[in-house]
Amino acid sequence: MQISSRFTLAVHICICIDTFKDEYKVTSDFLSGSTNVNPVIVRKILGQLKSAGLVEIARGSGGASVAKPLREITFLDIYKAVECLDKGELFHFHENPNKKCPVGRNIHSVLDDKLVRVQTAMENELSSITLEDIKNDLNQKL
Amino acid sequence: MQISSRFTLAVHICICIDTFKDEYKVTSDFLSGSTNVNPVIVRKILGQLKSAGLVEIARGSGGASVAKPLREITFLDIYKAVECLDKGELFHFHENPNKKCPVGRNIHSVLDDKLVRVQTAMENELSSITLEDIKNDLNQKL
DNA sequence: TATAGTTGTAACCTCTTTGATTACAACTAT
DNA sequence: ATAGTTGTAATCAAAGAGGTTACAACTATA
Repeated sequence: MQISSRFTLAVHICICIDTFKDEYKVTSDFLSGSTNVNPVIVRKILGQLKSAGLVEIARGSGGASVAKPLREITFLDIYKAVECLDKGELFHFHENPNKKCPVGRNIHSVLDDKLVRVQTAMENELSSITLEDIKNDLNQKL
Repeated sequence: MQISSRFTLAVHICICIDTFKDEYKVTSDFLSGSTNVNPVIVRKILGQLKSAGLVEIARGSGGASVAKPLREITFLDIYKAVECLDKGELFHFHENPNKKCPVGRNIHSVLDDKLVRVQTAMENELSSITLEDIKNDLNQKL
């Protein structure tokens, strides 16, 4: 299964908030316009980003802002904020290997550290990329 | 979304086939017993592993065998055999960013190389682990 | 203070994927 | 000829992704 589009969406949202912070009040409707994603979905993502301390949201008057310098927000921060992994694990293990079988009895403990290695490799790369990198690359294009 | 249990299941299956190759005819029913997964699902996974050239299956008489030395089969081989990723991409991009918005117009091209970096980091780690590693660790436990 | 624009959230919908299950034709060693 | 297997289709339930409508709660401001 692919990683859900909530991730790229969340990055898009953060970059948008920062890019237009001086020109517009960046509301869920505004972000819905840029992303072409339903405003309720945008608000859900914003809520998750807020819970992770990455953005701030003004109730009532409306509008979102980024909560820290872009260089301090990594892809991993965003990934963990919006991607719901069961127990934080990237790999879903088949539930009930047969304990009466020598392979079934041990497969979980034998595989676990390898799966962690793979997940860690991915998360390390995610944490090496910041929103500032994205903003810089975007500015190049503009 | 987590990576489906088909992956750990496929690894379990391969290790089982190799472990019991001299003692039993390893059929989908046998593997179903060790994994606690429905035999039709096992046959489906076996079919994917066969298409990838990782196992051989005897029609009629029944029984599966591993098609090459364990050290030549990596986690990446198995991952690619059983995990169905749209266009082989780990990340699902939100479909229609607004082209009239400077962010929406460029977000895809700005993010793409970063997403590839993450996917590559993960695949590199997957390709560094072989079924022989697993077999060795399992033998330690037995 | 009344209002208008927002946010937060619940409820419901559709689509897709996963995994289970039943059923059965095709195959092959014996 | 038979018994045990494989390959595959059809159907099912459960879960997750996204979309959509609706509305109460909130707050800046007129």
